[in-house]
Amino acid sequence: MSTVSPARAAFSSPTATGVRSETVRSANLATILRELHFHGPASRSELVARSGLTRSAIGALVGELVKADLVIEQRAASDGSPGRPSPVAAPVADRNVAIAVDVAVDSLAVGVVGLGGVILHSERIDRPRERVAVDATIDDIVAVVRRLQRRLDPACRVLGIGVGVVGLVNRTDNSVSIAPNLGWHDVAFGARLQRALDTTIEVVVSNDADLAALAEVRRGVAAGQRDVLYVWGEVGVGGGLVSAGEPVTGAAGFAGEIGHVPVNPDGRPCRCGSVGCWETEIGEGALLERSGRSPDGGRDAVDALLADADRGVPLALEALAVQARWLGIGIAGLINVLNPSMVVLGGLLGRVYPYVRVRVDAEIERRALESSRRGLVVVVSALGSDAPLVGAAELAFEQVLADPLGTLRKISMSR
Amino acid sequence: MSTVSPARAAFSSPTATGVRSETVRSANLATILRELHFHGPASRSELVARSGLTRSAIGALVGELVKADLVIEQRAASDGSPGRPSPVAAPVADRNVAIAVDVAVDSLAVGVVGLGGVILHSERIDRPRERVAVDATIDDIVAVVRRLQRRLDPACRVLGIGVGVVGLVNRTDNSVSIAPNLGWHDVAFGARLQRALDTTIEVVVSNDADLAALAEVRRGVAAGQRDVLYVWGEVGVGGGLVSAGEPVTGAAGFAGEIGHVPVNPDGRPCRCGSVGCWETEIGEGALLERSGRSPDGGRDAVDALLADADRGVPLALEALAVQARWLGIGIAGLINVLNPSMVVLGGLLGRVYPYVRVRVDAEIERRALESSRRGLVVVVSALGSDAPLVGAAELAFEQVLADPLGTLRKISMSR
DNA sequence: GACGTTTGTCGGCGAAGATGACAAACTAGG
DNA sequence: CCTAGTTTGTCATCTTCGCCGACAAACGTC
Repeated sequence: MSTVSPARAAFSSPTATGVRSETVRSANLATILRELHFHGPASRSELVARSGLTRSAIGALVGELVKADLVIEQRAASDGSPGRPSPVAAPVADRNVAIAVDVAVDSLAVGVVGLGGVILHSERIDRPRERVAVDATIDDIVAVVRRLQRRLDPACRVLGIGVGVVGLVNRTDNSVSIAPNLGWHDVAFGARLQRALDTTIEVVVSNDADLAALAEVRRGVAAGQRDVLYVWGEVGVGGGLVSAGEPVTGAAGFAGEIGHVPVNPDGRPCRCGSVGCWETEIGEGALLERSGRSPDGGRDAVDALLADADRGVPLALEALAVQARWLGIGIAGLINVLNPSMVVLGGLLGRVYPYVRVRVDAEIERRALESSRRGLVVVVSALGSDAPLVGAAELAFEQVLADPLGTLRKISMSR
Repeated sequence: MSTVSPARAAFSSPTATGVRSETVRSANLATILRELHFHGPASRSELVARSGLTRSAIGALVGELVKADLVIEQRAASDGSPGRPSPVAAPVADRNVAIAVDVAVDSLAVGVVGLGGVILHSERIDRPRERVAVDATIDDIVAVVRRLQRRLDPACRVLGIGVGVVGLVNRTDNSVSIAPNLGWHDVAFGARLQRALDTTIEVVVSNDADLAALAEVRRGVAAGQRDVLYVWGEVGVGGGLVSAGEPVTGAAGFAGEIGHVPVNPDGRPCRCGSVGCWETEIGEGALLERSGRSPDGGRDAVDALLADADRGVPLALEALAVQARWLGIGIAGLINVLNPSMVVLGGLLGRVYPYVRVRVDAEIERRALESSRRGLVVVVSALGSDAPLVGAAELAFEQVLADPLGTLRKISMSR
């Protein structure tokens, strides 16, 4: 540093990026492919209207995508309106796929997702809690991937690999910092899985709640919403934030750990080392304990509790009411911080919400600023347990959608 | 709606925007102007290096900006290195300005800020708390603006008008939803000020804490940081969030109301109607009360308290310690939610922090996840009370910086 | 003062979208 | 069944804008 003059130092930091003319083509190809991926098949004339480009430009662009086998054009079904029918362009789902992986607490899912977001094949395997060593996990994933790959079209290309993990994931290097439920600590998961799969495609890793949020925004209940708070809770509580349509990742990708917001500073100790974290009040354990059950009862115990609630058993109703209060308190705080237009509840919280809707809403009304909650909708997750898988695929497709031909070239080169 | 066929309905929603060739020029002009605005004067060759464009392209682009009188080229001072010296391009600050307004609790500031971010002229007037009616405020602003305008170059153009207000501001229509400290409720402030100033330029309004955060990120301690949590506290507590370099506004612009996160559900009632909001624990009133003073003591009482602390008076130290604990608790929660790389403390909190640094940091260490706080820095605001003004100017410049020539055309047309 | 280096300038080139004319493919009405 | 009207794909030509390469200008060094 000392030998570099200040003027030179400024040189070394290319802050802004100019637009060259080749960027234009790439951007427009990306625009069209994204349009088809997110909003489904569209006729050329629809693409003209949505993009603002001319018929000739759209024609050339779609043609290029067709030549690259990313898009296929079909004869339009005449819809009754006058004029020459416009051929419909659709993403080629079965020859352009992403491999999506979801490493959950006690199960593991792998999906092959086609361009456009269709799950072509998927397989979820339950795993005994003991078998969560990193190597064993990677072996399991590779085995399932190979099995699914055999069912694919030989001409099928894998455009990306995305993984969701229950734990804190460092997005800068695709490593898992801590996954308490798996017992992992500082694992270079992305790199290791990539080596095990023997591929040159980067394996992108993210937190599973973040991916579930992404999935709900792209293809679930929150489709079209630009500012969303996704709250996912089972044993632990995680969250995904979306602001202005983009996921909020934070500096290193750890944003969204809303389960550890202090809501009750003199409450119970949390496994994270703090006290009174939100998840100590609304996690599965707290709910079960309040209903007089063992906090480790798991899914069966929750089922029993909800069955009790259906029958009107007072203790069960009481436990749900307390849960609801804390749920509302936490959501209200996050509404004030983020001013979302929609709150999506997933996992256990999604199951509980219908029972305690009134109470949760009341707490939100009391504690969230009137302006911030105006127009707000609280809904239950639509994609359920598939959400992280769908989100992982979206993450994996990101690169192709940003630069279709460039990414394709890179993939074919590295074969 | 009923007469519109589904196919037509799809037409009416232009979701994606294509890039036309004229967009390229506009984007590149914007890139250069932003570079000069944010990072100061730069030689052409520096611009070449940073943008990745060629010498000829930069030459034409800078030339166009010079012709538009947005940029001026000066002979380079030869810096000792061999080769032909490159002329230095600089933003023309004194003929391209934004008018920035800060409507604070008991004062009102107006600034004329030149392109590049220099405050050319500014005036802050203290206002008795009684005189906060909307019309009176607008009259005051107009008077100061006219006074400052007389000192400007006759050729000077006003490129934007930005206003920061202590209160909840709806960014979609530049209206103030609620400003408890001013007694305002649903005021179309932007539109009314625009009419009073008799201008066709849109008056952009935002929350003052959001603007202070923007200012710190663009020109203060957080320059270069991409994920920042700004916490501003006096009587109330507000905040500004920046994620991936962009301000987080939320659905309607109300994001960042971190003063009303519930941290102590069984605590004191808050003026917002809730109980145990963060600001009831770390606001000025709570601090003064804990030190045995009247909560309404204001700035003088705070000065006295800090003087006591300097002398080691136990009651003062105790009050600060309690404040520090709650400050740390709240910050820790927000760190878990947002994973910022920097936390900036402004206002009273910035004054208090040096006294209680250890305690606040300890609480953060205890309650924020290790991963999320790794590499985190907590600092005190650099711009002080000027921050909202600087931020308002940045907001006002946004439009010109996004499309220089287009905006200029629009402004000159509307004369 | 000659030489090497860096940079501005200018003419020509190529990529990509716009324009406009024309043909193709559909509906509606007689 | 045929014609008019409408919408859309295609193609040749034009325009914009950045790139490339050659050359000249302005600096430091020996």
